[in-house]
Amino acid sequence: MNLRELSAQLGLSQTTVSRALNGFPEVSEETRARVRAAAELHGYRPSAAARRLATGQSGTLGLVFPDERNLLGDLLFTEFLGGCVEKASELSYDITLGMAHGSQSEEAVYRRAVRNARVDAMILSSPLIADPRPALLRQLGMPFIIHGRTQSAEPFGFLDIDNEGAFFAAAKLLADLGHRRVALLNGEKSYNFAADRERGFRAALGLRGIAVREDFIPAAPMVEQTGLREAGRLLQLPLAERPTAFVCSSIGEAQGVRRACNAAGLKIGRDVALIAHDDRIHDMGAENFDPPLTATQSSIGDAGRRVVELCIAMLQSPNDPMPAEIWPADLVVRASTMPAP
Amino acid sequence: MNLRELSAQLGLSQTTVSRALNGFPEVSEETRARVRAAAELHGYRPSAAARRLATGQSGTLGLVFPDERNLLGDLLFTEFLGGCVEKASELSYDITLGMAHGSQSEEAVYRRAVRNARVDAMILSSPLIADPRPALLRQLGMPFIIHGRTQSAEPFGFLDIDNEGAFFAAAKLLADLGHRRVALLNGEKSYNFAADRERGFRAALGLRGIAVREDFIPAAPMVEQTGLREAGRLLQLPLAERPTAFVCSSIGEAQGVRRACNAAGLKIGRDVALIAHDDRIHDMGAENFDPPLTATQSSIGDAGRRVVELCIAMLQSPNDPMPAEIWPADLVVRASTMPAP
DNA sequence: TGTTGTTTCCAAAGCGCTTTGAATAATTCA
DNA sequence: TGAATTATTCAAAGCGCTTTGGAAACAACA
Repeated sequence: MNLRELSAQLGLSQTTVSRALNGFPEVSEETRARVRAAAELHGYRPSAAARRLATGQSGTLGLVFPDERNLLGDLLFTEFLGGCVEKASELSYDITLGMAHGSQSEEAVYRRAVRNARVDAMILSSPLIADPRPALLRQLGMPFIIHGRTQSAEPFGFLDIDNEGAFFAAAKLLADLGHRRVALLNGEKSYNFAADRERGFRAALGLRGIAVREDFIPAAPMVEQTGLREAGRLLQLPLAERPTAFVCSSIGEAQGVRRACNAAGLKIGRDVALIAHDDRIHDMGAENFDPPLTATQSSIGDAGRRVVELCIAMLQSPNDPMPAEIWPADLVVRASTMPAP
Repeated sequence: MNLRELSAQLGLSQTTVSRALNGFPEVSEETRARVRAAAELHGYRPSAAARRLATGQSGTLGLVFPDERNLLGDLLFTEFLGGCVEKASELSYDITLGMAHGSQSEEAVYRRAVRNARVDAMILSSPLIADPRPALLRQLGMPFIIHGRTQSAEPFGFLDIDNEGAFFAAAKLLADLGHRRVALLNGEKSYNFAADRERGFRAALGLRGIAVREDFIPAAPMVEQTGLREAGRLLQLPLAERPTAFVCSSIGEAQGVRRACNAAGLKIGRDVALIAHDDRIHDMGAENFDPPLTATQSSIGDAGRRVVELCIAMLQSPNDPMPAEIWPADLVVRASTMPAP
């Protein structure tokens, strides 16, 4: 059943039926009710393709798989994506995915998505400090929103968590517990969130007059392997030099740190303090860590939901100021932190 | 630049230009070349929306987030999804995702996707033994393909791996190494793949005259936690009763088994034999296990790529027999298996 | 020569919706 | 009461593509 048939049934014009269904004011409530009932009765569903053609809007948001694929990154992306999809479907939007394949560069993926005009806007995740995508998309005329932030000169809408504040709080807690040798196992330096976290970390220690050893801040993918390797390395330092506390950018890394501690016969929460950022991924909550983990936490799934809301709002009111939302990440103290030995 | 403008530029009709670009035979090669050159020159891209409306095809495949979300399930889904997206974008198809939200049932998600006619076909993953989706989609007239299989009476196209054969081979290897007490840590019984694996496992042991203890075949989500718990339980049995070998449905579970063995002071590859199925997920290859893990392996990412190919082929030749591809899963022997003590 | 095929191209009719510009009916105002 | 508003409804023109049913040009055949 299409619009023409439905309006014929009702003895109304397509205009009126279309407007009745889309909530336009210039149609009487009585007619609207009649139209709605008939639409319901006949199971009428407007054709998405026809609407797209007529309006020039696709009702679709695009997201591109990060090109750095690893275990934890995939989990974070999936959790974020799940949030996006959930909210999008609630708001009758679709999410479509892009991905570089073979020799195709990431830029080509974005170009392709834009040229084909299949999406109304794109959601950028995992932004780099110097990320080429905002400039590219602006030049191509494609609206976008960033989950995170970047140093781009372009204006952009974004939703981010307060990484700097969170890691400031974490480092400050450790300093206040008397820890003087604190390591930061961070993500790759090129990511904006990693830079923010490092800045917060350094600021807190600086505030307490603690010098930061550069080799205490290695940067590598946020996987367990990294935690194991780097913590293992640091724990081999002489007793008076080795860190008494670790801050990790992910719970995966924290698991690696725990394994390194186990191997060194050290116990977390007794011999070594540990704080990690907790993105609230399924089955990886800091509260289930052994021991329960002190963590800065913020749900990346919630962020996905909110990003989609903001993005759609942006599309619907292009003249409103761009969204710029920064969520605090609470520091939840659990059993993995204790005063310095 | 749209088709009308382009054909005006060329002094040709829209028909001819459209046909030239879409490779129809009734246009001379000379004209085709001229059209292609002009299209390239002006950066002409056909409007996806217009094409969709005209053809009734959306050029989009749908995939729905599994409703069971857990760490390993997410990783498997993401890896599969990544493969789908990669191949789809190569073939100029889009992938859009659906997801149940709030009170909306999974069935409602499929209904919605179909009604809105936004996808040409759906890809079903993680099928249950008795899965309601094939019947639902057939009734709704939506083409689909299954990654995996199901016992549905409906005919369906699918790509699956030979789970039964793989686990037959794994169990047979262990039996031939002299193991008489072998446990199977499988996924939830309602999944078809889990049933297939159990069947293969039982068949191999039966062939060697080994009775299977029911409590040696627990079913639970394929996460590390399950492996830890179930292996921990089984390893507490008296020495003469406890399993000397484990077969796991995932490397995640195998990690749990390793932790349980560590806790019991047992070493894998020396005291306990271990085989797992390896879906070739990033950073979780069986070869990186400690010790390197004997595994049945098959890339779930490759499966995603192939499923998309098959699905698109199905759409393009609806009268061809439905795809029914079964991939063998090689048993690769590494250091985690040894003769029974 | 006329007839039959081939090859190459085209005009025009959709696909199903939104939206503009007008017309008609109902209401209000002076 | 007639004119001016306001509230409803409509006809028709797109949106940009595909595809049907011919037509024109040319070659091949008898």
